[in-house]
Amino acid sequence: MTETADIECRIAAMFRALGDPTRLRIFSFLRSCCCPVAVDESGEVRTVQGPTAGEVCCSITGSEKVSSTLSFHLKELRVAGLITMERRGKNRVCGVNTQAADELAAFLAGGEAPTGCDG
Amino acid sequence: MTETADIECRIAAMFRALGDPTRLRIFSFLRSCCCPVAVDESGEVRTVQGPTAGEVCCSITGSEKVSSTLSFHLKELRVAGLITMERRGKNRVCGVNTQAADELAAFLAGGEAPTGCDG
DNA sequence: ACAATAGTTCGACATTTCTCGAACTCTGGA
DNA sequence: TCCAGAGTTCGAGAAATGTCGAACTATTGT
Repeated sequence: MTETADIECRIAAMFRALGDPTRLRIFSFLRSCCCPVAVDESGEVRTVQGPTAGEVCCSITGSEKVSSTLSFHLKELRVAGLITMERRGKNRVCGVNTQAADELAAFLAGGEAPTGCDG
Repeated sequence: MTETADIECRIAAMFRALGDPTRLRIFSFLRSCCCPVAVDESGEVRTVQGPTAGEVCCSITGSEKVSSTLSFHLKELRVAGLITMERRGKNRVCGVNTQAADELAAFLAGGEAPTGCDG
């Protein structure tokens, strides 16, 4: 029960992260802009390629400078587990975590019922 | 562009509604407890059967009385379009709007990219 | 070492959200 | 008509969230 509650909280956190228009646009952009993510042999999620934080910012806000606000939203998405970020030189390259997106889609599709009526 | 922004906002609103643990539990419970929803010939969404607000409350909070808090959360879900509520005598019967859930699942599955890089 | 670039973190502030209790509405029954 | 039951709405207060600018960190190039 505590476990399912944890799962539920994690899922709620992901939904919450997508619940802000700016973050949803970031997520959409990241996915639409060909940012594949590979899963390592060790299970580690690694970004293969993708736009930099600056490019995301440019697309979302029009500004070329990464604002603290955009950085904040990227962090929210990252902490929720929806996107990945990895240093590449001076930049930070972003990608979506497709596993997380799949997990949410599966939840919505009704595959699982995290908690039940038996409290 | 304004249209896609609207769609995005509507989707973000649905995600936001599911982003609260209490509401996610309500949504889960509603779906797990056999609450089919039918779509009328006129396109109207009608609840066929489902638990009352009181039963939802009992399942979520353990209390039999529908608190103002639960009523608040039910309203959030309803306004977001994720659930339906319909009067049945003294009670209000709830059901999930599966179309909305499907829409979110489709979004996550990557079928559509509401907004693009061309801002 | 120094400057420039790319992004993050911090502090502050306004806004929103969540929760609670009290008052209210709407319905059905005596 | 009056009362009880089932939810909703309202007002207030605490907590979380989003935004901004300034200071900070990390990396590259000279």
